[in-house]
Amino acid sequence: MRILETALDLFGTRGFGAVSLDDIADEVGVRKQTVLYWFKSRSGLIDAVLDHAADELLIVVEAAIRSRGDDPLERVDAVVCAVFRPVVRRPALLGLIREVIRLEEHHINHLRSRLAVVVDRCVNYLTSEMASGRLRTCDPMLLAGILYSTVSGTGTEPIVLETFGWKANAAGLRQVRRELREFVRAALTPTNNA
Amino acid sequence: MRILETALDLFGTRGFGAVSLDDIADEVGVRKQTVLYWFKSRSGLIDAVLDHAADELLIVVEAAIRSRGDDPLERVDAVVCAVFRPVVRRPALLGLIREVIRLEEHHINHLRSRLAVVVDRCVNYLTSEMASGRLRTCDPMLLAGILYSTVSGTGTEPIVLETFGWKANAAGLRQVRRELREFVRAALTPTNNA
DNA sequence: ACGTTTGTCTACCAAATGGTAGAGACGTGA
DNA sequence: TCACGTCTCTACCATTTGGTAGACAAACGT
Repeated sequence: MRILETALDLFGTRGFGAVSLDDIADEVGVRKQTVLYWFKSRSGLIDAVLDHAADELLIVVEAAIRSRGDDPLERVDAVVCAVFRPVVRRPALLGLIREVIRLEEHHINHLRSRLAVVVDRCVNYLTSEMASGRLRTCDPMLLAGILYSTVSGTGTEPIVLETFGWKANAAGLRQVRRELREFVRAALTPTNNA
Repeated sequence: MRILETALDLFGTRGFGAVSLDDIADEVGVRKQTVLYWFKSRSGLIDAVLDHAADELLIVVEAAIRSRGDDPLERVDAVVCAVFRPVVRRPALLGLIREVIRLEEHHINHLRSRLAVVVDRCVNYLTSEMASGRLRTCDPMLLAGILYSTVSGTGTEPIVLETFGWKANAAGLRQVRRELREFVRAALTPTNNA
């Protein structure tokens, strides 16, 4: 559905508050009432968009979790790359999730429940790998949160990076992804004096 | 000026798009026209708020940069703590900077130029410490950006952390700050097999 | 006592917002 | 052919938005 895709892109890049139904309709090439025909209210559209975004993110992350070998650093690296990929291909996706804080509680809970499965799996995985000493030991729950914030923040704040002198082009993106991966890897490598 | 403080808090917590002049005026206990008397337009108010936020952030960061001893890990740690402090004391501050992407280019540049001094100093410092091998070697510019994204993201997305099972209270804040500091420290420690 | 400046107010306004009601075009099965 | 469901449209509406114009009162120097 083109309306859904367009809404996701606009909400994700400009923020929920800054996008009206008219904006979305114009972009699709249709009247606002057509939007309201398919999604019976703005709130309904937002829920649908969140669902759509969750679907897209889940697919990408699940695939990454399964891929690659046994080494946890490799695996985390794969997930980082997976979450970072939408930054290039679909910048709106992470931006959308980032904007969810601006919504009402029920929207937030809606998205949270959709993502709960992956989140649990990630935390459990980190826990077990820490127990076997293959990752730096710390609070796995908070680590997962910090990791997400790092990847998402790096990906959704090109303006911050530009302030630090970064260039927002294809080469720049590869470069920031490489640095990000090394950063995360360094942060997770066990401090084994063992 | 109470209008300025109130505007900073509201913009920072709800986002620019979601706060009207009426909202600010109501919160202050005054009419919208009084707001427009002091700041001749919405755009003018936003600029003033950005200036105010930059001032506040600069003071905190500059103080942290000067404090503590010679060890770069200690120093970076001090800056991390300094940037994280507003998360507790004035949640709106980092939230505001985060929201700047939603504004027009000239507002962005306005804030950027205000922060340029500290940014440069940080990047130069990281560069020199890497050269002397006391920090993990990487692109100092991108490292600074990633560091900021990590601290800011962790601090401004309590909702993400809550999704990961975190509790948003005083003890939780101390806990996340501790994890964040260890995370950053691990990420910066030189991989010296030297 | 009087003009001026300062700060807040009421009274508006045009534009944009989310949403309702219902008309008209289109295809499809009976 | 006709009734029906599907989809998009025009025509409105009440509310909210940023902003202008100007009245009103207090404070102040003269």
